[in-house]
Amino acid sequence: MRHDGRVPLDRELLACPPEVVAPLLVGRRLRSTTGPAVTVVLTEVEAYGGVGADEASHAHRGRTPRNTTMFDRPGLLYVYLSHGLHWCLNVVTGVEGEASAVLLRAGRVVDGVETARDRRAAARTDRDLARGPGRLGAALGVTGALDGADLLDPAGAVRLLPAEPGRPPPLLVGPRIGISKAVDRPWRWHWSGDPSVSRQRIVKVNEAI
DNA sequence: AGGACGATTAACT
DNA sequence: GTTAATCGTCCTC
Repeated sequence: MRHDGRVPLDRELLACPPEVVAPLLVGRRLRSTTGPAVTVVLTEVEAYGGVGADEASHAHRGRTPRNTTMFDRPGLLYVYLSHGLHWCLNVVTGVEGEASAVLLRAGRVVDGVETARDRRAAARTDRDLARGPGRLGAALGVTGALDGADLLDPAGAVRLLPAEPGRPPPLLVGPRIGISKAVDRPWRWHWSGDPSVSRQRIVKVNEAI
């Protein structure tokens, strides 16, 4: 499956369900200016929540202090702490009041590599800088302080930007990673063959939308 | 008030 | 492939 990364990912499009928005996010750029600028091209995402029960979603039991941002406007940044260690980033999707989001699982650093290396001292190679959701958050210098930030605000510290010109990314889809419920739902999309993807092994290629 | 667990990572065998 | 690190969140009592 392919898409045209030049289609504007505006608030209206982000109001679509997470499984619609998720594949459109692969290939787009995310730029953080929480410190020295770092820009990644998103290579791996997962959809959560939306209409109907998704038991793997943080919001499946209703609103709590942590997941409140998931119920807010599309285009906001939902940040949560994983395993007491790792800040993970999501793009809020769907209409306000219906909790859904797309987890940003990996990216390829295309600008600010030196800054990303400083923040990710454990990374052996540049390919590891933002390979995995916790690593992505670290490379971008994002913490829970940015939960609720508007990714479409031109003056914001974290911004969602269009794809670089060129060929749209070839996408593969498969089951989500690291969850124990609703494990068979094919809601993980990634850039086929990109080295920054956290896991290339695809279990079910044929369930692509 | 207590405790199990997690949309993870890094180091180690 | 296995396991420790580490703590906020949320469910249960």
